[in-house]
Amino acid sequence: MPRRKTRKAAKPARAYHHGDLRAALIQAALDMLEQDGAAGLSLRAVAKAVGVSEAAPYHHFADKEALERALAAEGFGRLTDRLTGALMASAPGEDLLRLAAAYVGFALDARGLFRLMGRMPLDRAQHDELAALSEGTLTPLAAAVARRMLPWGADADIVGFAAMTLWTQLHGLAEILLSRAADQDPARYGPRLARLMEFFEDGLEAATKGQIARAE
Amino acid sequence: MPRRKTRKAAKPARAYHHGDLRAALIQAALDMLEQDGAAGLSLRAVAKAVGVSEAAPYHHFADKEALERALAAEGFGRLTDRLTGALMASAPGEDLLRLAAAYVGFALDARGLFRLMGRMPLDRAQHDELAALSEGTLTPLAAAVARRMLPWGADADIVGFAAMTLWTQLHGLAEILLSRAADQDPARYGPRLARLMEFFEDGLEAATKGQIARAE
DNA sequence: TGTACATCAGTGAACGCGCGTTCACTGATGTAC
DNA sequence: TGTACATCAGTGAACGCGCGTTCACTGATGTAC
Repeated sequence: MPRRKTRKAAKPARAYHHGDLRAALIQAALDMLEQDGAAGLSLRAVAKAVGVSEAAPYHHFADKEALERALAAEGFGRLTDRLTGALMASAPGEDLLRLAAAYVGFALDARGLFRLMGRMPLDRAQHDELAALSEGTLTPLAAAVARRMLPWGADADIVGFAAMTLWTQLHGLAEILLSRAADQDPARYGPRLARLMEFFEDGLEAATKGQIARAE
Repeated sequence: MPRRKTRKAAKPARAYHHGDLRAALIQAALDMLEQDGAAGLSLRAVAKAVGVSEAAPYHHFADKEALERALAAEGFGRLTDRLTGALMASAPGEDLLRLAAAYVGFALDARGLFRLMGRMPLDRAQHDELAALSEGTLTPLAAAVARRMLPWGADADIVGFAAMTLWTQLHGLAEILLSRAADQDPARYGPRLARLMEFFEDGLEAATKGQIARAE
């Protein structure tokens, strides 16, 4: 094969119109979030990563915050899917542990995205869609908790409250693990997670009955 | 009293040497943290707020991160003090609720600082001092929990674990409240907090006994 | 099928900004003699 | 008590940077006739 003069690699026929720039920007931003952390995200860098001009993203997102909202929405969706998947895949009795592992696993696998989600305002009034997505997270947790609690006579209110409790518990643990690199090895946090869920489960019946008693 | 020509207010005899610039910078930074949020903190703006040149802070902090570490250290100290105070001030039986209110109250009163603390890396290896301060937070929680659990035969390991559980629970709740402006009215979160602590307390005995049983 | 044209997703250059950090310097302070 | 000097906490100007956003524009696409 004859040597050719060096030349620019044949352009991959980059079309003037991208095709699906919006999706490409989101994907690139998700990648950068894990590389550089939630604080380092910049619209310009995202555009550059996709190979598009600095102004192009503004045809798809009104401003930087709009991109962040889209990222957070994607994140809440992924987290909910992961929890739902974990619930589906669990044998009876291990569902709480699997859910906990899924929640913490998500936070550690997608640190940047998780942190971004955590700092988005989530008010029903102004950020309705995002708030709804964030609450979607509760559904699989509530399902697992309900399965155990309904036989004891818990109503929807009490189940909802217990699910919130589980949520805040897992969320706090995930946040704290994120601050401590040394604890992020599954071999380290795994046993702790198991112990935490045992603790939660052990207390659940007494706590539920306490709630029922006070509600009467 | 005769009118004088307008003139610059007599300079407050600003000394060339500030006196305690380090402390003044920290105080100004704490103020700005609550005004502009943890993301908006800038060394230049802090210097300006104190009325000092942009370069002056570098005589007291090696770089921006050093200031942030100092702020976080201050924050962990304040949180620990607040928890300890709450514990001291509680009548028997209400200590867990008072601790919970103190933790959440701190997060909401010092949102910016709390968020800053939450994103500092806290590894024993590299950030020893900060890590130790952060763990100091656990002491009052462990004290309250121990008071209840020791009579049931719990050892230090189990008490420590229960304290961690309480901590992650409160931390998660605080983080979640911070995302939702509507929930930050004490009239709203107060009852929820009370219910959460009832739930926790109700479950505590059974959970502890479960831990003891498994440890044997 | 061919042409005119509206639409829209891109470009490239620029605006103005605030940032962290460094540099040579200067004024104030405290200490040794 | 007075003077020389080392020390150190400040100053002010500048470096280089990346950021969000806007603007007039241009190329590609699809549609009406």
